[in-house]
Amino acid sequence: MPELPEVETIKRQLLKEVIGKKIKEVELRLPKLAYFEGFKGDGSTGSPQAAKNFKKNLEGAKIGKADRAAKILILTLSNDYTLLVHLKMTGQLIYRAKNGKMRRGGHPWPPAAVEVPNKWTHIIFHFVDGSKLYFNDLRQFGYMKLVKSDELAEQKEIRKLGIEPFDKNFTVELFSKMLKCHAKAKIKPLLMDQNFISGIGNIYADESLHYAGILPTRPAGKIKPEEVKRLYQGIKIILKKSIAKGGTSSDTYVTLSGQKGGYEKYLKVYGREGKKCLRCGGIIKRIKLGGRSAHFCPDCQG
DNA sequence: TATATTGTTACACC
DNA sequence: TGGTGTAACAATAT
Repeated sequence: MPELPEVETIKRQLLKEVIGKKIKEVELRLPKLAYFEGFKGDGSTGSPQAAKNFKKNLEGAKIGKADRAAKILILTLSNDYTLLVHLKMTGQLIYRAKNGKMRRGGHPWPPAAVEVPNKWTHIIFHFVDGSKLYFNDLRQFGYMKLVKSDELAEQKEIRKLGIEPFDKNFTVELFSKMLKCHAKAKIKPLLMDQNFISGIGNIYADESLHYAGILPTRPAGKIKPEEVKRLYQGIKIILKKSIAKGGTSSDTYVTLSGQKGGYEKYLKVYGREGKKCLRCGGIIKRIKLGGRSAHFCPDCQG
């Protein structure tokens, strides 16, 4: 489930391969994952017209630059359009150069050994030089959305996003104010709220709170200044370290033997229910919070 | 069969 | 009214 570090890794390691390439053909195997200007529910997907527009405006265009906003990848095209890609939980992007070299980012299933395209390959970009970009998604939650470049900022999935953790304006003072604005909200669901801060999902919310020694259920307004500072530092340190390791759940590889995202072995609480806390030896617990599972150590998080 | 997962939306509550 | 919480939904492998 790609979060900020995984999406950033994909942007840096995978999308750099397609920059400057010209799209020859777009193969839409599952048209409902392709949006053209509107959003789900307003008839912009699934209609023959949306699919036609999606294809028409991509084919012949060159890929310009690659950006990221929260967990969304943004590809600026040489024409007036911009492509948004959200991998949600199980999306993958796979690039295959014409010499067969591959790069893959996103959910680790299906594993590297499975040939592409396969039954989970829903959209294929064929480039003029013979290389290809595959969009795979097991659960079909992800999407690709083509919008007018000058309307990018107005898109609802971009417009409401909270501040990026690495934005220079995101200071501990601002973070403290933000928490006070939502004094009664439980800290973990708040951290995961994309309209509060961009890019933090379940893994990094759990890890950041463990780093700071704060229980996921604590009301945001009851967190003491020194804890706010630790949490602020924890978010940045953990995200940065994960980016440096190539993300947690994304397996990005160059060869078929491949390597997993390197952050997995640094996880302190996520997915470690019943195991010993690596800091104090307590037993990691898992509870349901806001419809998601929260992992924490009851002994050293208070 | 129940579960896991994200982001959005709908709706209840105070 | 708006902050908060809960549930449903999309889909499918385990």
